[in-house]
Amino acid sequence: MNTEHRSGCPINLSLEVFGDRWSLIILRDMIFGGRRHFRELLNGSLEGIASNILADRLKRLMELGLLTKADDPSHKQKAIYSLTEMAITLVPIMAQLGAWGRVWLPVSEELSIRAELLEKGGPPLWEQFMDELRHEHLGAPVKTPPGTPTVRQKLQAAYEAAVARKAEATTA
Amino acid sequence: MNTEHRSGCPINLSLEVFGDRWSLIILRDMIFGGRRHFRELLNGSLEGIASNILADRLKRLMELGLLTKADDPSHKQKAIYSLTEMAITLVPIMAQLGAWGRVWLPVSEELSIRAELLEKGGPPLWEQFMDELRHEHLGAPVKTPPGTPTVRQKLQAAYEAAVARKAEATTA
DNA sequence: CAATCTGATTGCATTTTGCAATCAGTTGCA
DNA sequence: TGCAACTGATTGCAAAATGCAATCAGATTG
Repeated sequence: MNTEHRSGCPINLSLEVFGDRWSLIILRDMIFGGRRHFRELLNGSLEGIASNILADRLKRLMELGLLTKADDPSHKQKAIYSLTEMAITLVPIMAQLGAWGRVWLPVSEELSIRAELLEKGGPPLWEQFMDELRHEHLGAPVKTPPGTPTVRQKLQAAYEAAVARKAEATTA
Repeated sequence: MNTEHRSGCPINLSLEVFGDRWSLIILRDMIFGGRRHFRELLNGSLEGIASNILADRLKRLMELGLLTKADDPSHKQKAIYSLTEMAITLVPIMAQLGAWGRVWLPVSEELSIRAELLEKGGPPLWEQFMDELRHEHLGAPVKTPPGTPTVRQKLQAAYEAAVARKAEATTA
């Protein structure tokens, strides 16, 4: 791991981690999209990342301690990528970035509904979501009562409802 | 302004604005360092930005609507850069970024004291700071009672105290 | 009137990026 | 058994971004 830094400023160091056009996109797809495999990240990406860039960034994120990689028992060549606690605690940053983008940038209705929900839920919802991610990626015990819909399920349902609304509006 | 976007996702669009190694550094120096002139940003930057990159990013940030430029009455060649409301509302993102970096990255004591204060102050302190920035950059009326120390003064005082502590520790 | 300061711009070598093509090993299916 | 499809990548190459040094012209200072 490269230990040369431009300065010890926290914002600068954070920028040295995310100051590119792809790293956060990959983490977004893992956190909100639940993607764990190379192909899922490659083909599922709305923005169309190239495979060499994806490979490079996955490697880099592992070196930085944001991801870990493990063999998938179902397929000898398949690897499963997991978020570390370091990556899971990015949820508040993602939420703030989404909230800011929703206000100031030309976001699309369907894609911003999740950001809106996350913003309205505030820190308590973020915490619940992070707990779910700790369960999925780190094997931590679930803290919510069984039967409770997960945050990701709620975000996904809201997204699908928005897509359905849009489809109805255009066909009607 | 380029209107081609990779997707309408708020996180992606935010990344299209800040997804580089310098834009947020410049905004950080303007927000927390109070810098308003080209030379201040060029020479005051800890990270050592090159003048052509600075010129390019200032132009880009103006096109994106994060900065405005005006003549400085004191010097016919001097330009004063001002933050727009769009840029001022980045304060919560900066605070979260600083908080995350403080936990996970090799930050230096002196440079992270401000992030710590901002984190501890939470949203109320962020709001006060944003009001001060609106006053400085947009000419909005001050909301705090006269005589109250400004947030930037408090951050600066804490920074200088940390530097002094460090100097004492090394000379003692 | 010379030195310095202002906000840049230019040229150039190096590095990073993005795209297309390709790779070898694994699996599913006929 | 054989072959196509799928796995996580790697390679070559052109284009773009970056960083550095030098330079610029106008404004101000001494």
